[in-house]
Amino acid sequence: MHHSIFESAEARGIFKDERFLYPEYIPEKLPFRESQIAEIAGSLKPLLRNGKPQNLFIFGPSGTGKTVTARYVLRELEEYASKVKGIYINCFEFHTRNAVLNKLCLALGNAVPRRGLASDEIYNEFVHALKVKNVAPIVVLDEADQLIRDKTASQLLYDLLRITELHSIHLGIMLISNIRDTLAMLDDRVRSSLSALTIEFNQYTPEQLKQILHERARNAFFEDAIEKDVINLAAAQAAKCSGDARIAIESLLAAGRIAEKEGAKKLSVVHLKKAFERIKPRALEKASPHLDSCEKEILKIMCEHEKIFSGELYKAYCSRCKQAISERSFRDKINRLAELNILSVRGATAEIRGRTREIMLAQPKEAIIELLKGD
DNA sequence: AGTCCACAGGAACTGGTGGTGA
DNA sequence: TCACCACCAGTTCCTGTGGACT
Ligand SMILES: Nc1ncnc2c1ncn2[C@@H]1O[C@H](COP(=O)(O)OP(=O)(O)O)[C@@H](O)[C@H]1O
Repeated sequence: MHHSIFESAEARGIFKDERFLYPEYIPEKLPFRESQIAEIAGSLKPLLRNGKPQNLFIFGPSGTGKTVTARYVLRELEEYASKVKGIYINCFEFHTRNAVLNKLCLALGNAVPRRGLASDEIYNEFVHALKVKNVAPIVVLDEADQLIRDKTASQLLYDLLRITELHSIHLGIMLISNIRDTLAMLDDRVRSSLSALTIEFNQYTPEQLKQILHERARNAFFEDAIEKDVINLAAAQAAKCSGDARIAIESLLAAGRIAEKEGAKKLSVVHLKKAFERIKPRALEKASPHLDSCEKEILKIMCEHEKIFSGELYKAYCSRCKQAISERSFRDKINRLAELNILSVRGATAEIRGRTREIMLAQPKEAIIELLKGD
């Protein structure tokens, strides 16, 4: 009998199928999101009979299932009617009018160059592709706050709204954000013609988290390969992190891998606790692929200071960097890191005088150091 | 009250990149 | 091939402002 190196001699392993714990996995059922699913589906349903859909604004804290719910509904609609085409865009990656239009064209199979073309030309290309392909598009702009910071965001939404008016192609727009007043930054006219229906995603309670995890774990692990308290502990940890289901699911996956590596027969709370140490806080997890070298340098400096004033921080940065950016750009970097909830910034109080700002890390230092490893 | 310091942030511009069309 | 144009991150130049010090 041949033994592959992927099988240890006796153990059959812990995972029945670990894919059920992958972040991109979309479950068959989403417990406790039935009403949101119904509301989203109901809003978009008119597309099925060439009608005008209700645009949506979805907000709630991290890990409350906004993304997975949106994808779930898109999948259902696409399966039901092949005309419907869900286009999912993460605005961390595509955060300007041009970049989003580019991605929209790509999604319809019309690759256009990343640079060199005017936005209007890409827009025309997109409209053309829509007509030719005869699809009913639903555009999902996830992490929409990253887009709406940009001055071109209003123009982009105006473009999308105009498609309906000028070409009578109906198009659904779904904006997702964890900030309640994301839309406030939009142009008044665009906001009112968008007239998005707001759907709120609340934090999961510990009890709800437990049930969600049970469901996912049942498919992912062999039934007798997981100690009873593991799920409860994972749920409790997620509850601590403001009800973030992603933390819990990621921890289970990491714990299972640790257990298999150790050759354990059962996944225990010890494995899970080890996994917790490896899980990044959500703000860092989301932002880390999108930080540039300057922002990383700022974080490096911040690891050495409990708190520091803005002017001092810039001086410290200049003394370390050969090619330092200007002080003006530096301020924008600080503001971005603050918006990402990685830095916290306080201005004018009793102790902080003048117009300077006091800057601190908003995330655990250890997690930042971990993130900066490898460069 | 007036002035200055030190910084915030708006607006206009620039330079690198990479298209188009003659 | 070579003007010419668009995008966009970053720069330059600027005005605004809270508090300290006259
Ligand atoms: N009701 C649910 N049932 C099953 N899994 C869920 C549920 N809600 C969230 N999840 C899972 O939690 C993780 C985080 O969800 P996500 O949609 O990314 O949250 P958000 O977009 O709100 O930050 C994903 O892996 C998702 O599959």
